[in-house]
This record gives sequence, C-alpha cells and structure tokens, in this order.
Amino acid sequence: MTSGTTTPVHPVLPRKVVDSLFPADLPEVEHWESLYPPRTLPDGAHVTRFAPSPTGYVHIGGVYTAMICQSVSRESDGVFITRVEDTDTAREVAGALEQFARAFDYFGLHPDETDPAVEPGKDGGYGPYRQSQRERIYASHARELLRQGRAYVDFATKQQLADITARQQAAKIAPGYYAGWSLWRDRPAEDVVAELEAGTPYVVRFRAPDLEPGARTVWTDVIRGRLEHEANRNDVVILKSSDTSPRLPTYHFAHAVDDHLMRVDLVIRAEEWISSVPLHLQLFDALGFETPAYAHIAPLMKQIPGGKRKLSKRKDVEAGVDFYIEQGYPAAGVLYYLRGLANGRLAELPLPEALVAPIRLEDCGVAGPLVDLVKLEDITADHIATLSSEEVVDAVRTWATTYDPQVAQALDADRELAVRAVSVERVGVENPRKDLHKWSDFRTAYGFFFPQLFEPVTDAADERFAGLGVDADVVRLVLADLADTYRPDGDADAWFAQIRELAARHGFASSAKELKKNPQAYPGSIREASQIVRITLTGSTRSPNLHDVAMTLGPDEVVRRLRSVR
RNA sequence: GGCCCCGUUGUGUAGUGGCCUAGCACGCCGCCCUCUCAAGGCGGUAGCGCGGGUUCGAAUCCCGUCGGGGCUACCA
Repeated sequence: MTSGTTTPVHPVLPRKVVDSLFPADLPEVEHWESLYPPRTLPDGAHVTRFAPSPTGYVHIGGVYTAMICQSVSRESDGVFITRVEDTDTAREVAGALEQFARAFDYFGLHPDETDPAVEPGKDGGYGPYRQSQRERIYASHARELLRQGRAYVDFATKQQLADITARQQAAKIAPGYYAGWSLWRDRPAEDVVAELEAGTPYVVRFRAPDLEPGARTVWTDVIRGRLEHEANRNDVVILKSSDTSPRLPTYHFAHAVDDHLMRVDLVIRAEEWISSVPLHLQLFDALGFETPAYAHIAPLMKQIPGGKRKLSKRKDVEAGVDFYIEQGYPAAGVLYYLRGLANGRLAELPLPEALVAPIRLEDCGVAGPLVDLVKLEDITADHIATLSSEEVVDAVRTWATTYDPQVAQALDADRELAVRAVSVERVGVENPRKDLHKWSDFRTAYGFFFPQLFEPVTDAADERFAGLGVDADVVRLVLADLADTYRPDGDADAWFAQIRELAARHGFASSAKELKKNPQAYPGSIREASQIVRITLTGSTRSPNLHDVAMTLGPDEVVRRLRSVR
C-alpha cells in the first residue's frame, strides 16, 4: 500500500481561518471516536454494510449485494448495517425510502442496524444511518484534514473545471484536477482568505499525496486476491459546495468516515468501485483510520446481441426489484436463484438448505453473471410446486390484493374453490403440475375455475375451435349432446368413457393414429373431441386434467358452460 | 484515449498440469406417457475467445492478441 504520510511543505491555511469555516461548537474528531467506540464482537465477526442511494429505484443487484452482506455478517455473528447514502440531492426521489423498505421486506433482508425509515427499531447506536443527518460528523473530519493541510478549499468554477479538462484532452494527458492543474492547491493563504471574505462558494478537496508519476497501489481483495491499480493523484472533492445546505460529503469521503465510525471492517460492494480503492486507501490513511477489507463482487449482467452489459435500470425491466414484486416471483425462489449466482455450490443444494447455507466470498465468481429469467422461472415453479394448496392460495391472494384486485376478490369470494382448483394434479400426485412460475400466472393458469374470471366461450366458430380443424356445426352438436347427457362421474375412467362415447357418436376417430391413417373419414379424433370440451370448459387448449377440472367446477357449471356455446 | 476487472456449450457453473473422450443444472431438440398443456422418464445437441510458447503432457503456467465490462463527476 502507498503511504501518504508527508510533512506539508505547501501553504496551510491558518487554523483560525479553517475553524472559522465551521460552527464554533463543532466537536473535535475525538468526540466521534468516543461516541462510536470499537465494537465488542466475537472473534472473526464481520461488520458489513449495504449502502443504497434513494433514487427511487431498487436495483436487483442491490438485493444481490445486500443478501451477500447479510449472509457474511450473520455467519460470523457480526453486524449487518444498511446505511442510506442520500448525498446526491439532485437525484433523490420522494418516497424512495419507502420503496426500499418494501423491497427489503419482500426479500427478507433485515439489517441489524439501520435508519427508521428503512426499518424501525434498528438503531444500533452507531447512527444516524442516513448520511444527510451526519453533516456535523463529516464537518469535523473535513476541518481536521484542512487544519493538517491534507485538504484545501477550492473556488474553481464549473467553467474553469471544464476548461482544464478540455486543455488536458487536447494535450492528451490524463484528465483530472491534480497537482499542476489545481487552481487552489498551492495558493497563498491570503488569496484564499480574500475569496472567503468575498463570499465565493467553495468545495473542500482532498490533497492527494505527492506521488511519483506512475506510482501504483497494491492491495488484497477478499474475492479477487491481489489487485493493483495506479495510485490516485486526483484532488477529489470531499465536501460539496459551501452554498448548499446541509453540507454534504461525496461518496468517497462518506465511505471513509462512515465505515470507520460505524466500525465496518469488511466493505462488500460492486466491482465498479475497484478503481476507487487507491483513493479510498489514501483517505483512510490521511484520516488516521485503519482500512477495512474490501470484497468487490461481479455485477449482474444482461444478455444483448453480440455480448452482455450491466443490467440497466433504464433499459431492462428485470433490473428493478419492482418487476419481481409486481410479477409475483416468490422471494424464496429469487433469493435461491441469486444465491446460486453468487456461489455455484448453493445452486446444487435443495432450496431450503441453500437459503440458510452461508455465502462464501472466496467462492464468489469474478465474472458478471447474466440474469436468466427462464432459469429463474424454472426455480420458482419448482419451489411453488412444493407448497401446499393453501399456501399457494394465500400467497396469490397477498400478491393479488395489490396487483390484481379482481383475482383477490375471486379468491375471497370462494376460497374453498380456490384451494380445490389449485389442488388439481397437485395433491395426491407424484409430480405436481408446474403451471405457476409466479403469482401473476394464476389468472391464466387457474382463472377459468372462477366464474368472475372466466370469459365464457360463446361462439362455435371461435378461432380456438377452428384451430382444431373441426367445423362449427360439429362443435355445436358435440357440446349440445354432452350437455344433454352429461354424467358427473367421480371416477376418471368412467368420466372419460363418456367423452369417448360422445366422440364415437359424432363420428370421431378413436385415436389420433386412426385419424392419421384416414383423415378424410373423420371430423377429428378423440383428441379433438376432448379439446372441444376443454376449450369450452377452460377457454384454453391447455389445462389440467379435464376430469379434475369438471369435478372441481361441478355439474351445474359444466353444463352451463357447455350450453353457452352457440 | 489512459487505467482496471473479466473471458469453460445458448445460460449458470465444476475444474488450480495427467483422474477431462471436459462433469452438473437450466435451456433447446427427439422419443415415451397421454384427453391438451405442463410435470415426469429416456436419449441427444453444444464449450475451454484466438495465436504463440513452457512441458512427455495445458482448460489449468507464461507472453501476446481479440472481445466484453467498469472507472476516468460537487453520481453513487
């Protein structure tokens, strides 16, 4: 690791001037140190944190990261913190925190310590857990850096910054605000005081250590091992403009201050932060803090023609957690899928075991995995198949209450019917049906069981019948016949026997093979005859076992539906 | 442009110099079952990005190259 411990040789603002920039009653950094003492935790315990910014959109990658943080801390008897990073007021969206709370709740991601808006009653004593409420903490530390000359006040305007960048680009040198280009880094104190007195807004910038060009930083990442990157030379902003209130820090500064004071010892975050590590290490060093361990996880990706890219909140619906919640993917299935992505080993385990098995950082992949909804749906369908009919109905009802009120009403109107419907080819069979991948599938898969959700088939010339290749006249006759002779036999074989008889009466072939042998001789085969009945009863060419459907519907409803086709 | 991360069938992975004729899961294709569709059973398809080395032997080590991703903000 590079060390920035140097004696300042540059002009340092007189302490009086520095202090005048801050409230007179602002505590010294020692105050915060004693207010947030090192934690007493078991050996090997890790304090992790998930740090979302409330931009009104929860990324599935956030759930992924948070899930890993939670598992690692839990497994080590540590602490899992969720800290709200609301330092970007421009991008902040109203109600974003509520959305967070909802998403976290849905996926059972309960932090041990967090802001009440995320989850009430989780104040662990290291808060506030919302950066906009930590203004004085950042101010104390910025003042300290200023006093030591490890930071400086900078009055550069947007325009000046843009000019610098333009000149650097033209000269083909590394863009940035650093020694040699910074307008205020080495200005005499009187210049600074003059601007201050004139009331010019300023930012506080970190004074990057004076390094040899090409200096490099080496550190060890928990997931990736030895990592190397060019050392940071940029004088990054640590405290945003003095004409804003509250006076907020940038991510980098807040990361160092908060993670130290919250005694986070293991920073788990997305890979895109790797290039910022050299800066972060410098910040920790300048602040006199011990550095945490870093674990940079690979981002969730999306397949696109010719390659893949990071899941984009703008382009990909499946990037947002709302998608999973609105579609009604059961949380356990999504979590199981995500866990398998993080640690392949967990994908081999049965769901209940995988959900409680530890996620190991060493086993995390380094390449960004593609989110595969087909695979997800395979998992969620398997999972739903293990649920009891009552559990399925309850879950669908909970989901539908918000996302499909009509379905919720239907379930409430006849819960017993709902349970019977879901039980078809589910209870008492070796291999339950897997029609439900998510709760929103309920309407198409089981809606026909409910009079309120069923759209009766009324026209014998309906294209669903036409698709069978059977004439409307035949359809009419077959259905009228069945309606007249219908026997609600509880025995499946006996029940189907009447369909066979019905088909025979109307000249249908007794098997598909027979029909194939002599297509002209029949209006269709037993298959087509069954499908006519199926379409009439369910509105679809696909449904569970017809006999079970008919039994569940009851003879009155069956006959009613048979007669509705004209 | 500079710097960083990554690269095993369509997807996720196993694999750390000989157990690899590259395993598993999902997908896809076919067959069976069958009143349809799912499910299930059986079988099949397809991969070490590319090029050089090192070695008796390389998916595994080295170099180069290409491709993808990220950072380069008073966004996180």
